[in-house]
Amino acid sequence: MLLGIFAEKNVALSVVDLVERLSEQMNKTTVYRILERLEEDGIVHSFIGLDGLKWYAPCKECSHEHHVDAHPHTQCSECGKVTCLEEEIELPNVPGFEISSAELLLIGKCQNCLN
Amino acid sequence: MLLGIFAEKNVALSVVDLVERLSEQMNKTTVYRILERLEEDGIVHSFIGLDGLKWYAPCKECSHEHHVDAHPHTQCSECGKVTCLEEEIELPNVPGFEISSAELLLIGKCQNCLN
DNA sequence: CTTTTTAATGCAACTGAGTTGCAAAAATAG
DNA sequence: CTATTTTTGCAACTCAGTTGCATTAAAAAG
Repeated sequence: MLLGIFAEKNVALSVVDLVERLSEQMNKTTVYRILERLEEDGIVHSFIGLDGLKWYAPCKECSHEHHVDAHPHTQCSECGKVTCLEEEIELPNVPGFEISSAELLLIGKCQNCLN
Repeated sequence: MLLGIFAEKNVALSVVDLVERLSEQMNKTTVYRILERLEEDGIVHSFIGLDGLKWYAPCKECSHEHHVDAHPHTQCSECGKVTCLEEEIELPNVPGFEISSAELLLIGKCQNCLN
C-alpha cells in the first residue's frame, strides 16, 4: 500500500514527505521500517538528498542480491524535486578502492523552476 | 587555524569530527560558521556523506564565483574514511534540467579495509 | 588614545530527522 | 482455541545542525 504513493516511478519522495502523507494511515516508525524492508528486498532504493534527508524511489532492476545504484538523481535547488534518471553512469576507476555502489546527485533547476 | 587541520588536502573531514577536534579551541557554533564562510570564499567545499553527515575538504580550484564541484568522493563503508578524487567526472546531459553542480559519492572499501 | 561601530565568538536552548525499547495488536502455526 | 512469531504504535530519546542573544574582540572613526 505504501508503494502506491509513488505515482510516477521516476520521482523520488523524501521520508519526511512519506511520513507526512501516510500520517493518518500509519505511524512514523512503521514507515521507516517498511521502507527499510522494501529496500532490502530490492523494491525501492534510497539515497541522501542535497539537504541530508533520505529519499526513496521505486527500483526498476534491483534485487535483493544486486542493487543497480549507479543511476543519477536530479534535485532542483529551488523546489527540491528529486527524480531518478534512467541512464547508468560510468564510474571512474579508483586504484586501491573497491566500489560497491555510487550516488550521483545532480543539483540544478528543473523545468518548472527554469522560468 | 581551522584549515591547518586538513593534513592531507584530499582527505575530507566531517563537521562532527572537526567540532570534536576543535572543541578545546572554539565553540561548536563557531566551527559551523567558519566553515560556512570558508565555503562561500571558495576555500573549502562541502558535501553530504553516506550517513547524511556534512563533510568538508579543501578546494583546489574553487573560487567564490565558481565551485568546481564535479569531482567524486570516495567513502569507505567500513571505516567511514572520505577522500576527494582529482579527476572531474563527465556529467550526463539532462533535458529540461540545468545542472549547476554535482555530487558523486563512491561507496566501497578503502585500501586499509580491503584486507 | 578614546569612543563608536562592526564583526566574531560563546552559550544555552531549540529543531527536526531518525532511532530504540517496550507494550499492544495482528497474523500464523500447532 | 492456544501458543508463537511478526507487525505496528507510542513515547522517549539521540544527535547533527540552527537560532537568539549576550559578550568579547577587533576595526574604524573621531
